[in-house]
Amino acid sequence: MRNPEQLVERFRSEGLKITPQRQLLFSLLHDNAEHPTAEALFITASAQMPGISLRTVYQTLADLTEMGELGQVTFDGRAVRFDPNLTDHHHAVCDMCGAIADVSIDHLDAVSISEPNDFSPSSTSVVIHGTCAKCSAPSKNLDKPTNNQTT
Amino acid sequence: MRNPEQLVERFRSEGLKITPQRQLLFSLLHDNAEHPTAEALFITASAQMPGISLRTVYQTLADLTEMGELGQVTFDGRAVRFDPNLTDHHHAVCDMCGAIADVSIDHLDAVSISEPNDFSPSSTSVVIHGTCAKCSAPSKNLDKPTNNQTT
DNA sequence: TGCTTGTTCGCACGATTTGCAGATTAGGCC
DNA sequence: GGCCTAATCTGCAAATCGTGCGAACAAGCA
Repeated sequence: MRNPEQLVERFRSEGLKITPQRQLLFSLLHDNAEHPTAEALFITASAQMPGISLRTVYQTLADLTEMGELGQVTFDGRAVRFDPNLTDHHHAVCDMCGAIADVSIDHLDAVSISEPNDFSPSSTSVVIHGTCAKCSAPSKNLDKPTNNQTT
Repeated sequence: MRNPEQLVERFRSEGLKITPQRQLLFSLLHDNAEHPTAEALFITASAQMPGISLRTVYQTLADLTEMGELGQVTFDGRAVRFDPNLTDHHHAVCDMCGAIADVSIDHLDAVSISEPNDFSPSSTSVVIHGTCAKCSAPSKNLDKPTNNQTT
C-alpha cells in the first residue's frame, strides 16, 4: 500500500474526498504488518477518533481493496484480514495465538504441481501453519502465549 | 476418510450410536471430491431424508472432523468446506465458478522459504487460484460457467 | 457562504455457525 | 418384544462477520 500522502493524492485525483476517517485509517494501515481484521482496526481507530463507525472502517477497507491498495487474506474461515503488503509474499500463521507473519518463498514455480486438466492458474498462495517463537518458548519468561487474535 | 462401513465400526467401537442420519452423511461424504459446504450436504441429505436437520449435519461434520476423518478448508472467507481426502494434497480453486480440485505437489519441501525467526512449521497448504476448464472454454458448447458454489 | 455530491453513521438484515433444551431413539438388558 | 438410559436429533435463539439502505453530514468548489 502507498503511504498516506500518496493515498490522499490518489483519492483526490479520482474525485474522492479526503475525510478525517479515511486519513486515520490510511495511517493505521501504513506499514502495518499485523494483518488486522476490520474489527481490530475499528478498535484502534476508535481510540484515536471516538465515534468513528465500524461501517466506515468496512467501507474504507473495501474501497482500498477495490483500488488494489490493500490485500485480503483469510486463514480460518473467520474474519477477513487486511494486508497492506502488496509484494509477492506468503503467510505463516501461529496456531496458538493467531499471529500472522509474512514469509517470502523463492522459486515456488519450480515445484512440480500436477494440476487438473486445463486448469489455468493465475496465482498461488501458501500458508504455513505452526507455532511462533512466543508461543513455542516453554517458560523463558512470564509471558503467556499472547492470544492476540483480535488485537 | 474411511468408507461408511469402517466409520460405523469406529463409531460403534467408541460407544457412539449409529443413526440413519449419520449413515446417510457417511455415504454422502465417501469419495466425495466436491469439497461441499455443510449447507450443500444438508440439501443433498434432505433430498434423501426429508426432515433431517441442518444442525445435525453441522454436528456430524464436527464429529468427523474432531475424529480426524474429515478435513476442513476455507478459501473465500465464507462457508467452510469439508474434504474427505486425507492424503497430502492441495487445492486449485476456480475463481469463476468456485469449483475446487485436488492437486498434488511433490517436493514442496525443496523450495526455499524464509521463515520468521523461531517459527516452528507444522503444515503447509497451497491454494492455486485460476480458471477451470469449464469456465475458460470460450464457447465450445452452450455451457455457461457453472456457478456451483453452493451445490 | 452556499451548493452539490460523496461520506459517514446507525440500523436492519443476510449468511454461517454454535449453544441450548426438550423430544426422540439407538443399543443394551430382561 | 418391552423397558431404560444415555446419546442424538431437532428447532430456535443467538453470536459472528459483513453488507444494504436511507438520513444526516461534510469536503471541495464556485
